[in-house]
Amino acid sequence: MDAFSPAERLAVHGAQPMPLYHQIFQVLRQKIERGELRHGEFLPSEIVIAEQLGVSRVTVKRALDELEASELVDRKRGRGTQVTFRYEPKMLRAPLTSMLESLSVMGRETSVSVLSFARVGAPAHVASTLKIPLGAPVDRAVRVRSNAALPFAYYVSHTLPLGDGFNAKSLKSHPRLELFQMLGVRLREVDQIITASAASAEIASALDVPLSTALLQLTRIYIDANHCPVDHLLGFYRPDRFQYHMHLTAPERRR
Amino acid sequence: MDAFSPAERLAVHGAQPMPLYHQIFQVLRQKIERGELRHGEFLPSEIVIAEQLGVSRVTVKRALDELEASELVDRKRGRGTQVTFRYEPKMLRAPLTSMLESLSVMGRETSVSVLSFARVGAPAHVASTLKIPLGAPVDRAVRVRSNAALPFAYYVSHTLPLGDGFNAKSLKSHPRLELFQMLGVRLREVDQIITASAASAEIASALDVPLSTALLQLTRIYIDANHCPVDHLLGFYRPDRFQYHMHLTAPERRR
DNA sequence: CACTATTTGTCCGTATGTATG
DNA sequence: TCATACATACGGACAAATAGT
Repeated sequence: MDAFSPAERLAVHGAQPMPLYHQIFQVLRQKIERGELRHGEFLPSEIVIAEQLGVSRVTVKRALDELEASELVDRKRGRGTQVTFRYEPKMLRAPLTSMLESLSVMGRETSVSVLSFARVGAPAHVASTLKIPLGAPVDRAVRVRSNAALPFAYYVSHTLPLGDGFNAKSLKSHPRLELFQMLGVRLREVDQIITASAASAEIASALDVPLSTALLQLTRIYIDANHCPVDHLLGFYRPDRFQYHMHLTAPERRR
Repeated sequence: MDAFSPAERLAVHGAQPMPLYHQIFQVLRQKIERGELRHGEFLPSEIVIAEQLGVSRVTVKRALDELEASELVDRKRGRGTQVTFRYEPKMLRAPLTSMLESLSVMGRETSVSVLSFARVGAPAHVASTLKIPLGAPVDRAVRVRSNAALPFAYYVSHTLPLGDGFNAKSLKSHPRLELFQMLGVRLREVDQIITASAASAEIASALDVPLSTALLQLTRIYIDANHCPVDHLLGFYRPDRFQYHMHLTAPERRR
């Protein structure tokens, strides 16, 4: 039985500016981290992999050595290469539907650090969503949220000036939505856009992932009781430590 | 003023088994595709970039040539390197909250092709979510959804056997949810999990993106009126062609 | 018009990394 | 392990096009 799909075989050769051994490493790592190759399972021998992928044995060996260095497999001469990584379904889940629960739940079980806070001129995408002139003053905050000392979310927020109560110090001690409430902002609506993007350099280092890792990206616009957008939040989430969860029930039909 | 953040400077050196010139290419491409470097803007000269990143000029040149080959910039000797890519906010948006609207909207404006259809034994993650024994028979379908001939979604579905009406042919001509209804399945609940993942070889070729591109990933479990899960759907979406959108309104408080 | 500074294009030689048999 | 071939990265040097003085 073949261990590699035709597409995987092609992908390993496709004139990519990346060493062959590392391409093979990536394909195998993905199989292990996704749970396709489970804990305890043996990989095919170096020779078999080399034949199936059409590369030399030395190249495969290097890829497997890299896997071992990443502590995903165990290799022993005469025995083979065995998966040691234990696949487990993801971790933290948050509801996406309700506006405020997430605040209380997340606030208690996770911690936030403020990387930067400053009054800046609104960049284009913020100005247009907040319906203010380009360059109008807004408070920009960059924060990282962690669960048990493991960072999983990176936030960049732009907020209309709310007064002195909204600053780096108060952000460190209070959840943002709580601050909004204390400062007299009555939130009524939220617009959310969900997509994915590759980790940029800053985000990659803040979340402790390799450059260009796939991240869940959420844009959230808070709108107050006067239908004025007051806050633009851009969030990036590590998919292995966080995911959104929703449960929907359809209305019963004519009974 | 510096064109590169400290993090970007570090990211370009981090002992990655990827050619330097390609790392630089990726950083710059990201800046352009995200709209940080706008249409018409000039990049710093090769020498300036080389100094800021601490690499040789030839290496920078290669990265810029790669950008030009990707049709993101225009290069002219004596003039410099100018961005030609026009940044525009994303395209197709779908509501995530309701169960059925998306069907009618998406069904009309997009087309689906069936890549494969077969009765298979349930793999572990499907068996556990559908609450059936490992290896129990299910219908596995792989499909690609396109908008104006541009593929944007890749689906892998596992469905409990519903009878002869559910096959490759009927899938090609009817939306899945319509088939469910025709076959007497009354859907009442949906469980959705949203996350992100890197494009595998198969998915990358089907969606026409490079390997390891960041994709939006959606797991959707359909549950019928008897609270039995009947279908497990795994969807991967190109973030540049599709994103989810939600609008929430908070209940008015004591007035 | 010439002159100059800037910027990209091209070439060389060398050292190191990658991939094969 | 070794020899071979090719890609990557460096620093340097010079040519050619552009824009401004």
